[in-house]
Amino acid sequence: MAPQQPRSGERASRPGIEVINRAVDLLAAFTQGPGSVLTLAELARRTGLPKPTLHRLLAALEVQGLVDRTASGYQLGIRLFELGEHVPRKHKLREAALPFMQDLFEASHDTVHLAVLDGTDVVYLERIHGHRALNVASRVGGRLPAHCTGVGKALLAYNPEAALRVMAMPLPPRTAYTITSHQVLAEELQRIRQTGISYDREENSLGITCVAAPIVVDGHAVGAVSVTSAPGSDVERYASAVRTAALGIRRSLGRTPILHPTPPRARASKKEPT
Amino acid sequence: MAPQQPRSGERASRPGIEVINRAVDLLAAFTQGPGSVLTLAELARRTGLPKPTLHRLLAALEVQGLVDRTASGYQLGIRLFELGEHVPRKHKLREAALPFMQDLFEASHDTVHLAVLDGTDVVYLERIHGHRALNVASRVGGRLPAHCTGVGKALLAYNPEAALRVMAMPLPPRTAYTITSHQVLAEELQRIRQTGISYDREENSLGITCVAAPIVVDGHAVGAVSVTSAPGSDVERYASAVRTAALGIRRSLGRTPILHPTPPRARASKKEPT
DNA sequence: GGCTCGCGTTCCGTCATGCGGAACGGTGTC
DNA sequence: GACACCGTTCCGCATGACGGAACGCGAGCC
Repeated sequence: MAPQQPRSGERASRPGIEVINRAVDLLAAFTQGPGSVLTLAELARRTGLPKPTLHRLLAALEVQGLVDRTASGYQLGIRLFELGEHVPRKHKLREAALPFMQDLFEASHDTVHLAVLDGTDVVYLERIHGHRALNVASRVGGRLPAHCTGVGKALLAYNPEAALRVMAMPLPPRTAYTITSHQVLAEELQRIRQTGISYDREENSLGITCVAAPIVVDGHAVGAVSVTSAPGSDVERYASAVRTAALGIRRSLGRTPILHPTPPRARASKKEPT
Repeated sequence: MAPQQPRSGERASRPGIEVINRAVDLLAAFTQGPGSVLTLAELARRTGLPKPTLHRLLAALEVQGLVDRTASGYQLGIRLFELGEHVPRKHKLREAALPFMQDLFEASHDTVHLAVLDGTDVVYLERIHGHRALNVASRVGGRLPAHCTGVGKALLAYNPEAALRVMAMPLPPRTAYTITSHQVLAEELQRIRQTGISYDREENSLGITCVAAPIVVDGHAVGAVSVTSAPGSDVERYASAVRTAALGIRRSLGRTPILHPTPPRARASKKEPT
């Protein structure tokens, strides 16, 4: 009787090795939606995979420590964390940035962020805070659209390619203050290039403002730092401290190369213009 | 002519799905040995897999963002980091611990660690430090034998099962001060249980001493914090601060359940005694 | 120039291996 | 007792991963 409709429409021919795609989908399922301990049935619902298949996959992942079994279900395993910490774009940047982030924290006692760009999103690499932390939307390893965050705009200002991609897509509002016009965003990026400072005035989340500065290497932002605070307190106060921190991080990176993924096109021809 | 010898001897029947085992081996290869950008040929050497196979695997992993291609080779991708940050044992504990770790840092301006136990090893979840950081062997996402670190001994003291496993294995020395006798280690653990404090006096690395305290929930350590400093300065100074921080973290965890992987044996019968 | 070495890449015939519907045992619920 | 939902096992099928062989390329060497 089964209409047999492929759950997500594209059963046929996804690029890559199907087992691996499924395994990663499975791991990603833990990050979507609430709860961190999931039953096999719940995973079946989230991924659309048949239960025997999931059972087999989970057993294989458990052997490798990427998934743990607990009395009440499965959860992501510590081995996955270990691997994730060896990602060079995270590790090198964080190592260089942390001391400066600590300085910012001691000066402000507010939440301090470190982020990089991935596509048109911002991915948070680090986030330090004290006991009284504002209820920020970000989390380490989390992702937010670049156009509505302080770090995101700082990164876009020094990543023309990514900026173009953002300019080519709609800018969904997240609050009443989110920049939704490409024109306005372009002007904003221009202003950031002039001052070296980027602000987020409740553009992503009400009650949250940020000062951010890009970490610029060879005219290209490899990351950005920010200090977050409540709208009342004037964030401008930390502007120069954040900018100085970004410069310090830049210097501390020294000649550590932070390679960015090669865009698919530019690969065959090895002409690095820079 | 090919002798066809299976590279690592156990070609036949490794548990789990072979593609997945290989893929994880491949990812793990990036964490073994120096360098973070590896060529296909280098990966072939490290994993013992044939080049076409690797090529296919890498392409699949790249589609998922677990691996990036750069002009000079492959590196682990930011997506892997994202997944790793959703590991609950890391995330929940870190979130609760960070403010207290900041307190410790501000008080000492030394390196502050947060770690959990995995088997007979310690895995570092977090490590904060300032500009002048001692040259510590640890790194976030890194692994060290439990018996020769401050956090490790603190964790063992409140994990009888893991302690037993350590007692059943040889204790390789890492410095002249490493505890290599089971008898001595048992006494040390006993002392830790009495005082709630664990010391590492250059047992893992010369020039490095630590004070550590376990984060104990229901008589079971779910993690440990430590402050590291140079042998000259008396570490005892921070003993009570570290202990207090551990208690604070414990309280802050509240009723957040931190589930530990179910030991293989205890799974079928669902009798959780606690 | 030509030669060689090591690199990444493509092809393609083979067959191991992942697949998943069906069926089963256990537990909690109405 | 019937039902619903869970996790688990079985097993025949064919798909999709496998890897030896061969190729194009650039760097280094003579």
